[in-house]
Amino acid sequence: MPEGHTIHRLAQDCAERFTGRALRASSPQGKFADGAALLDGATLTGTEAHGKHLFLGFGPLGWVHVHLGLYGKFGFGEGRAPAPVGQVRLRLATPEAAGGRARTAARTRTADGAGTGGEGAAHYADLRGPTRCELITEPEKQAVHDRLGPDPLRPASDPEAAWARISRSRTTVAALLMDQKIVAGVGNVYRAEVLFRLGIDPYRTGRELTRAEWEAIWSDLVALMHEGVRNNRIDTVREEHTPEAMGRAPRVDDHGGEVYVYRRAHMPCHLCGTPVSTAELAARNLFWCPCCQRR
DNA sequence: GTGGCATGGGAAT
DNA sequence: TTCCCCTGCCACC
Repeated sequence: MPEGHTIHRLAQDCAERFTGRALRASSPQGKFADGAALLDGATLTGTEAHGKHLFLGFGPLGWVHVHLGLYGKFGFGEGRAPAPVGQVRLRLATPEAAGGRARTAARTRTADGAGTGGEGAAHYADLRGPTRCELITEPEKQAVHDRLGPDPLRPASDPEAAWARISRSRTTVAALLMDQKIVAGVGNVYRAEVLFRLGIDPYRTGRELTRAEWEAIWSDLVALMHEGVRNNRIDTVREEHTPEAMGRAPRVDDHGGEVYVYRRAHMPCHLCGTPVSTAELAARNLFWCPCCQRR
């Protein structure tokens, strides 16, 4: 669910299905009715993700800015779209899925571009429960980028910008990693797991971290989060620590991925057997192994 | 059926 | 810091 990898995957999935196609847009419950009316018939020109923010580009109409928050979901379907179930803030559909042609040719803003999803393929996507779904201008989009830190999933990201702030901070590294102004896209799972993987005590302050430790955190995040986009879930356990390799029972819960400490409070650490610790930090639950994370 | 909890974040205090 | 948004899943009536 929604840490940065989810959003980057959504940007890819939307682009594959919808780029270059004139789409039907609707807001069945009316919470985004004005925006959907403007978008109906427009062509998706591109998608982008920065941290947990998703941007769907519609040429001169601007961008749909989506933030899933804690509950939001983007669900895809193929074929003829059924009547929406529950609260659907925004539905995007190809004409084939919507059961009709795009409203007017005049709203089709790009002349080139058949979608990679294949001309005529029927796809739809339902957005429910987002914290944010709004139509914004290019400058407004830029303002969102400006208040976000470097994102391990964006190729042009500069980890130096994060280090400049971290290395001066008296805040704990656990809190710094969750601060989207400092690093964009890391959520509660990745923060707990990356600190475990590097053996770093989550209560160390930013200024106590060495540059080498920060570089290790960043490169581990880049690798873990790319893996997350690829698999569409968070797996952080190294090959030698998988259930198969260690002969332990696989994890069963709603996330699916294998992790070291996230939501494993009081359970034995996979590496040393010490009960995993938990504490509330900045209104979120932190998990760590007090034995393995002493650096 | 009910209540608690969750990978987030912004506004209010 | 606390509240609120408002979805889905689970444990526990």
